[in-house]
Amino acid sequence: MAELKTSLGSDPYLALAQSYGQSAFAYSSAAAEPPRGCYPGGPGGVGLDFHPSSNPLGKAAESSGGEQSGDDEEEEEEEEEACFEAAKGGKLKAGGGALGPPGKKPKEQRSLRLSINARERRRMHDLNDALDGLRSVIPYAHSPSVRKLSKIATLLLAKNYILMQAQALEEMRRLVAYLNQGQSLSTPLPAATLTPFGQAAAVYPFSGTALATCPEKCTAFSGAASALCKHCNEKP
DNA sequence: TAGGCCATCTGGTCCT
DNA sequence: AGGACCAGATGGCCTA
Repeated sequence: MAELKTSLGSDPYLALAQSYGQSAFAYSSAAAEPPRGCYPGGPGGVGLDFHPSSNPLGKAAESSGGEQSGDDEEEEEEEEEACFEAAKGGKLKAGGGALGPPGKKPKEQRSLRLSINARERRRMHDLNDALDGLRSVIPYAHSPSVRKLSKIATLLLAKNYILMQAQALEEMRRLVAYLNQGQSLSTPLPAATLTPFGQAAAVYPFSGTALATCPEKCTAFSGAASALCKHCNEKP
């Protein structure tokens, strides 16, 4: 674990993640960010009526498998059309390139371009769904009064959370091994027991009691309790 | 108003 | 050939 600490200590993203996590708690805007642009309900007013399934992986398979119904495809094409027109009118950026490969009729080129755009949009929606799923399992303040974690903050917090869990697991294994040897907990603890965040942690970090508070546990494991755990912010 | 974050479009590349 | 993936560009919304 020493090498883990070392690698984390030199990781520029660690501090960034922690600052992100803390700033996430500082946000106080009323609700989650509304969709924007041509995303459903966005200010562009061009709702795509995208209905993601609850399983990102399944949906990804569906996307790649081309299982979309004809109606949905048509609907999406219409919305794509709307976005395209908006882009042409300068309301949205549509890039500067040609609409499709050369050697095809302009209408075919455009049709191809539209289908590529729709595919890419679906792909990004799948990615966002997966990120939402990740947010739902990361311990942070899931509350309507707290702004949704940004993509980068989600990824960085997830990374730290995984490291934290791995550390906790390692501590538990050590504890089990220790107890199996029939040794007392009062024995001086190994000095090399460090959390990924560089704090010294006991083999059993909660002062020998199973009634440790959440902030106590979180602080012992991460050193960033309030930034990572919603329970740390809950009123008793 | 600047900066952060985001959705979208687009062309290129790689893979099946 | 078609689809997935990626990165650059652009413009909109929101917050400090």
